[in-house]
Amino acid sequence: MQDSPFGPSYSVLRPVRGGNAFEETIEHLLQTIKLGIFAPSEKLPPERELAERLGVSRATLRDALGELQNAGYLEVQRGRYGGTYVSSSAVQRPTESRPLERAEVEDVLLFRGIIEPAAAALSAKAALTAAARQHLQQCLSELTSATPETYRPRDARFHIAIAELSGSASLVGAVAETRARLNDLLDRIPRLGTNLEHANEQHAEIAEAILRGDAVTAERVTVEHLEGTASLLRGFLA
Amino acid sequence: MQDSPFGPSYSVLRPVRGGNAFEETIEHLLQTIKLGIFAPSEKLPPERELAERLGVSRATLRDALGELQNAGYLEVQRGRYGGTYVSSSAVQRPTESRPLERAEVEDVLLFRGIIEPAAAALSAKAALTAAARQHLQQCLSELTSATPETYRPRDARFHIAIAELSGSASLVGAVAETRARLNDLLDRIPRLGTNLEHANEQHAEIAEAILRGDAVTAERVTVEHLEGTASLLRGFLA
DNA sequence: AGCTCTTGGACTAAAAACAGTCCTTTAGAA
DNA sequence: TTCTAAAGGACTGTTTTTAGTCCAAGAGCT
Repeated sequence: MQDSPFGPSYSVLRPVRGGNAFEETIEHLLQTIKLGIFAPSEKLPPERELAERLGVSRATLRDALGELQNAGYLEVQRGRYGGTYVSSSAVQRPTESRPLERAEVEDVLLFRGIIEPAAAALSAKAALTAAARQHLQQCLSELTSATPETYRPRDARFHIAIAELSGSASLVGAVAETRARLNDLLDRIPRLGTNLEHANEQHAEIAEAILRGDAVTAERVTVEHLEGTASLLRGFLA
Repeated sequence: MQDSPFGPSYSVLRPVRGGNAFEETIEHLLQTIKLGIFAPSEKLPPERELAERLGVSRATLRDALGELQNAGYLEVQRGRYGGTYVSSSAVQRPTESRPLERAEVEDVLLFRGIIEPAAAALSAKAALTAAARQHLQQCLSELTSATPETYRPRDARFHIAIAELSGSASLVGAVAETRARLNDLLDRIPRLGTNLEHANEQHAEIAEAILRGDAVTAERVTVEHLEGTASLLRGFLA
């Protein structure tokens, strides 16, 4: 959409990869931490397994882990039953202050506005196993009891959990990726006192709707829920 | 969603990259050709520019181009005003016959069922420039006059054009990628006599709805339109 | 105390990918 | 005809990434 607006659709001629393996690995790990996929004090898989999962050599993975370690995100214990742990100390945001770009903000909000409500509706329609139901409820209760510090990763985890219930791998990937981009944007604006109570009411309502198979409500409340973050971000575009 | 269904959300611990740069570049170029982004006899950007766009070194790009060249997809002319051209001879599908996997099929259809209708609705709501309107109409007329051989790439091009109108880069990327996955699936089933007339009616209806700003109709017809391909593919799942 | 097994730590040689430079071709302009 | 500039073609040296191997730590078991 940028330079030569139409014609040979240049929007598809984008970079095939996001950077070198080292950078991508750091980025990816940082995302999983910030998204709360691995909660503080939780242990990461062993290096050999993690390297294989990420499709990267162990040497490269170790470079990335080392970087994250001396940036304070990870702690390492050697020996049997040792491993790499997510730092329990609150991960301090380095107050990144690149300015918000309108196009980037709108793109993220728009895409999110499509896939998250769809994920909620689909999950409500899906046949949920007992384990799935329990997983959702656990994510919800962890989120409900979150403090302003722990809120964001648990929020991400909850919304990703919803996508997981839908049973679509693509959807999970899209939601997780979009959340990560959203978090990057949120990192660039001052932290305001979010209305946690209101958000939690909506979260509960969404979870209930999904569990009782009410797709319409699940979708509607999700849309409403997203509007909060959307107007917050748009407010800083000025 | 695969091994350890929930808990530390392993769905996000996926490979950070799809393969080595060489393979990814081939894959990507092949997609743009199969999607009809570059129509037969059309000229690709010069190697230096293309390499930069794809975020890959010229050496790697050239390896990939060479491979595609002696696979018959590309033709090269040296000298000033020369360049790399998409073979005008119909690209013969090598009749790939890996079997369809139910999970893959359902995942693609489901994700597509989310983003394409959303793209149509958004485009209908968007303020379209004259160039944008014309681009859509041109893609439509090219599609309408397509033969069974040229139908699929033009179809992809039309649907990607719709995503482009929405103005969201993420959406364009998602639609293009999903179309490519869909084409891979379609390559694995025998070509049937598609009901081109019916599809073309729907295409025209979608385009009209978008141009007159009727989001509801654009979305509804898109959903109906997708059902054709969906049931075709599902029919081969046995 | 000693053993054992899982895990992080360190090194090497080979392969992949890169940036940079120069050569060759060739249509059109001078 | 000659020159020029834009394109593909080819080579070189460097950096990144990899696979593979071995070492070191250390919790828990015998």
